[in-house]
Amino acid sequence: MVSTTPTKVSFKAQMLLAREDAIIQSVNRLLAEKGFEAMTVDEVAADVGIAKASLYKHFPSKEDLAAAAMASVMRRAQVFLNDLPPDASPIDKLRRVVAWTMGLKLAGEMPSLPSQNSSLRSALMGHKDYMDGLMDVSDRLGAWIEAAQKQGVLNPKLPSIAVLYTLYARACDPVLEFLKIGDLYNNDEIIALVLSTCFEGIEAR
Amino acid sequence: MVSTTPTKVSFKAQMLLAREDAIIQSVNRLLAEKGFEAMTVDEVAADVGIAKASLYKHFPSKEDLAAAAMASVMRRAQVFLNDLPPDASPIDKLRRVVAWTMGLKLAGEMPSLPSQNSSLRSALMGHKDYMDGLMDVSDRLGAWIEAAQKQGVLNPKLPSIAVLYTLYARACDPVLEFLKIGDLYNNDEIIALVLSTCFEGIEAR
DNA sequence: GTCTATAGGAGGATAGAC
DNA sequence: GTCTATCCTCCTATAGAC
Repeated sequence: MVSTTPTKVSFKAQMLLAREDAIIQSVNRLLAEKGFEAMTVDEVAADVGIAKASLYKHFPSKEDLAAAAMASVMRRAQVFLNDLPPDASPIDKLRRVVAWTMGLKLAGEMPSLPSQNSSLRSALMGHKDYMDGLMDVSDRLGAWIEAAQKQGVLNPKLPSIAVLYTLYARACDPVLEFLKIGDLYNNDEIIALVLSTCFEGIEAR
Repeated sequence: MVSTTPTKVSFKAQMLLAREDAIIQSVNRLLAEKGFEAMTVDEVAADVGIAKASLYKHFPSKEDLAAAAMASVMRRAQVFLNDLPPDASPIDKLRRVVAWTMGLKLAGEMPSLPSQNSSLRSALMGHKDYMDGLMDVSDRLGAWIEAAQKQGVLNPKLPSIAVLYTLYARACDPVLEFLKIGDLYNNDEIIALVLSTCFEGIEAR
């Protein structure tokens, strides 16, 4: 009997995590589809297949749901950064990361949050996992940006922070969905187009 | 008595238009500040200084309020296009237009609408003034884009529609507000920075 | 921790007097 | 056309039984 107790606890804990993962996955998809305001907690509960009150046992508020989804995306980003080929050049890594985020967005897996909502902002800022991930990702991207600028392949006159923001903004670029609606290009072509306008600009070279 | 009637009618009509202009101005500002979902009709009424029921005599729904605000911005854009120096080159005109829209955004006069909301979309599509303005502006920008591509100063490999979307997207670029929050650059510097990344890209030239 | 049922409140829209 | 007062729907969050 001594051995069964920890096994049962571990099993229960695993089920719990699995359920929370399912919740986060639903939130992620709904956030990408409809945005934060339009997504309702009832929808999330229905999508996961549990009662709304049960949701609130796992996450104390709608804002926390969104923050957990963002933290999840941030973890995926960290994994992606880790898996980049170490011998790739800094600018090549940057291009791959941006292409990856645009792929997520086009696949409907990139949650889109309003940057104005204050209760949401504080929930995000108070979420340690998310903030740690954001800082880590920003540091690594920032290092590549400055390295690429020193190499002279990225415009050294641009403040690195402006470049970082520009890259982040591709994750919520409305151009992606507009081109997708137009139905003239497939996802890979759209990504190539926006990647080109981002890195090379729209002026001729 | 024959002459007084039309005078009174004209006066009343003028007051009506003035009030509707005031409403649209408030809506414009609130949309820029908080976005469509967070803006409440009560707020608009309070800001204008009239009762909410009176608002609904002028505009049948919240969506129509937003559509009227967008139509107003579109008219301003048409005026701006008309006032551009006729001897400027196409690409120069494009740069000036984009800089103007970013200035509006930084000044808090560019309404930001969620591109997903369906009831809002149909209200916009059903608003003749707005749609006519949008088509006119798109046609003129599109002509300049293709002229600049023929001149070889804009990348001819990019589909002109993708360039058009890219320019439109600068009106709601989150990079603008992030740089503004950072407080390291003034509005003119921010506009110059984003204009540079947009036209020349982030890669070195 | 899961459920059903409901509190509590915000917000879009309208009734009806003037 | 303007007001006050109100309706009614939707949504976040919680109570309380199991």
